Amino acid sequence: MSAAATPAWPSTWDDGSRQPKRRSLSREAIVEVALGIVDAEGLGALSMRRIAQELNTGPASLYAHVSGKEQLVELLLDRVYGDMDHPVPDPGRWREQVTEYLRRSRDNLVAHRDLARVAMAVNIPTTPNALDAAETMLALLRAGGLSKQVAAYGVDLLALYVTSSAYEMSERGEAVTRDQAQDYLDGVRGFFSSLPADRFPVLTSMVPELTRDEGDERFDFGVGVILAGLVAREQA
Amino acid sequence: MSAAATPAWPSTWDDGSRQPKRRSLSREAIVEVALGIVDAEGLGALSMRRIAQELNTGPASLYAHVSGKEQLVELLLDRVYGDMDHPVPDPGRWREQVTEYLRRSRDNLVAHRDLARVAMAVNIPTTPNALDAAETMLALLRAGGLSKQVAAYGVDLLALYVTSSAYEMSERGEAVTRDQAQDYLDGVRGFFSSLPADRFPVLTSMVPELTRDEGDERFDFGVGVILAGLVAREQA
DNA sequence: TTCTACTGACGAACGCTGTTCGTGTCAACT
DNA sequence: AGTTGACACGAACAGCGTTCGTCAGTAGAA
Repeated sequence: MSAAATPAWPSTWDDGSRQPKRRSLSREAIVEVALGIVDAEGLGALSMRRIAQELNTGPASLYAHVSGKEQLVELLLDRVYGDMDHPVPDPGRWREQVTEYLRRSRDNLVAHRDLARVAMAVNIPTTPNALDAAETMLALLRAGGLSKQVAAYGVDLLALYVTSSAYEMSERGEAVTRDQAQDYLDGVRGFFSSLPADRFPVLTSMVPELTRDEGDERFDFGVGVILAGLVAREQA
Repeated sequence: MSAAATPAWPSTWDDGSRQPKRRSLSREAIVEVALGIVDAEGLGALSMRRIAQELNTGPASLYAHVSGKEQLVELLLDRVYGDMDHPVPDPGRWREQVTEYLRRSRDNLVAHRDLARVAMAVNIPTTPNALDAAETMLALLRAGGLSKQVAAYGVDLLALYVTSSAYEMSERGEAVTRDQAQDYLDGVRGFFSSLPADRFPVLTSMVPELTRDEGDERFDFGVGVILAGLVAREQA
């Protein structure tokens, strides 16, 4: 009376294959389903009940594979870091390599909605793929001739910059269309312009510069500033 | 039959004075109570129910003065920004002024536990006291001779740096004693040292530098890097 | 002064959250 | 063949932000 011997209608076949009933859950499956939810609806929609529902079970079942939601989102973040690949340092091109690697890191985060928010809550990397990223960045900075101490401080600054840039982008990105994102910036511009010039003389004189955001110009500028600052600090 | 005419025992007197019963709530009172909770137990302990309880009422009563928890924490943050005072720009000392102002900003945030976390979720300042801070920073950077565009990008970088530094400090600071904070760093140091040197050659060779955190040295270094980078970018 | 309109206080409830307990059941090892 | 241990899971707990409907007290109009 095996399901293979009696190929009944699809739904029964489905039930038989999807539910060997025992040992069907796994940490990997949970993380994958969770990532799917985040990709589709964002971190706000991620709940233990929702994940369990998507796996046709109850929330309690998840706790055999994951210690809690906190660990789960950490696993999620590391899973995403795992999609990065890592350049071999080329001392002659280290600035370009750093800039490109950071841009890819940011894009990799933004590709999963507001997942960057959990990255902002984690300061020191301890998960495997995050450690790989740190190793890569440190190797690149060292290849650029920075001292150990400057590279150590620098990698923190750069990681922070990438994470928050990604978070900022994801918040803007929740606006469905590109027009809505533009509307948001227009709104900010309008608000700044409406401020009393006598109380905010400097700010109101800089509205175009403050609300400017053209592609990667702003991001690349930030990376350039930090790198230039690190090099300058190196000689001091 | 007024309470003043019949000064009964303290508890009754208390009831009479604390509860003119009508118009007793106010937005300011709510924010102040909320800030007290955050100061005493952190953001995690802040809930509408808890605030209401502290005001001897129910959670529904708060919604007449505040649109929701989101607005409440915004008000909280702005209330804290309001404790800052603002220097008059002195072109000859602009670097020192910026560094000192940022250090004070960080300390002001850290003084209220993990309140910095809500600051990290807000990218563009729109509340009154946050606008004052932005105006101050922009004036200082402009006094330093930075162009409008560089100052505009720079103020974002610096604000981000302050906020995340404060958040990082507050997370460490949840360790009750100074010894526990040191223990945390020792733990990270031990973890990094235990990593396989063949997979993380650069990282494991930099453990002391990565886990170094002596007073304001690290913070000041970051500010110095960004300022030096801004100046360097200015000439480019 | 009397009536009316309105604002704010608030008890109760809704639907949601993360997590734990106890029980049951299957798989594998002795 | 029997025992042990891991895992699935229904039910429940305590808490959350928020909304609804009601009621009291004040303020303005007649």
